[in-house]
Amino acid sequence: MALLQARETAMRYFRPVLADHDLTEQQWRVLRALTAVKDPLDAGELAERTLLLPPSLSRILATLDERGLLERSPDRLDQRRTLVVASAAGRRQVAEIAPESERRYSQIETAFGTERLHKLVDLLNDFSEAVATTCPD
Amino acid sequence: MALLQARETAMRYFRPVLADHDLTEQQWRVLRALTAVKDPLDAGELAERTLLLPPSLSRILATLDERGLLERSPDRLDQRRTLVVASAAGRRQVAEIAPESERRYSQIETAFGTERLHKLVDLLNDFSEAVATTCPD
DNA sequence: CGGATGTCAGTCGAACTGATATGA
DNA sequence: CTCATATCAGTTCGACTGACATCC
Repeated sequence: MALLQARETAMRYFRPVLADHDLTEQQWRVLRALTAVKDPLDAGELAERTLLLPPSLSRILATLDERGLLERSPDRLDQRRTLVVASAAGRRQVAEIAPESERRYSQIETAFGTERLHKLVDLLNDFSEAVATTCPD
Repeated sequence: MALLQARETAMRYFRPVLADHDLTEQQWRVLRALTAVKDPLDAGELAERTLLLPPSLSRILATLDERGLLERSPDRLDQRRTLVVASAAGRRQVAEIAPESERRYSQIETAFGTERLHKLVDLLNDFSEAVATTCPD
């Protein structure tokens, strides 16, 4: 419940920014993951980084593709794979949102404390790893 | 992302237990909230404690009511309010799941460390409060 | 061949908006 | 009258399962 509460409280703060640009949380996660790297990502890698199930990602990629925010192409070396890359419009979209997003992140950081925020993130990452290793899929 | 990852990892560990009893996360949160108290809760209070929006809660209450896991009745003093209480079957259901749920929680606690887990929960609660006060609804 | 990869089809539950009945 | 409370109606979206085509 503490995890849920924290995330819910934080997202209540960010969601309006995304809504202004007609993006859902999940779509935003995909665009962020894509613009964070220069090289294309295959769908599997993208699914892991965005914590989305492959079928869910597939649908999201289809809609973002229709909106021209990314491009998909088959991998030449391994043709089972689909490579995904953010389009110019996609990067523009992210660039447009990022400042406001980072501004709000900074506000949270200031209110909660830089030190404690880093401590929290570290604990969260350790927690995820501990649980994942304890409970293999 | 760290928050999401942590919660996702943890829930991956608990969801199978709930699935065995045909309960979703949200339904489980409602049942837990109800069985945690002796007196009935009104729908609004319940929505806050379970972090569910009132319309979502309404539907969940309807299905849990149909399954006989809880009972709804109008508040006599304020007839706008609906009071909700877990039925005997509902409490039985929770009692059936709780041991396994607590067993897995203990496993996580052991793997991650009791000390650190408490520290994490404290930080999360502080975080929620800090963000909530920084960003009024 | 066996195994991996992405996608499709389809179902289900919850988020969310807007409207509404009822009562304080 | 107003405000609050709960619910309804309806839409949208992602989670999830199972199947499948494709390719290594």
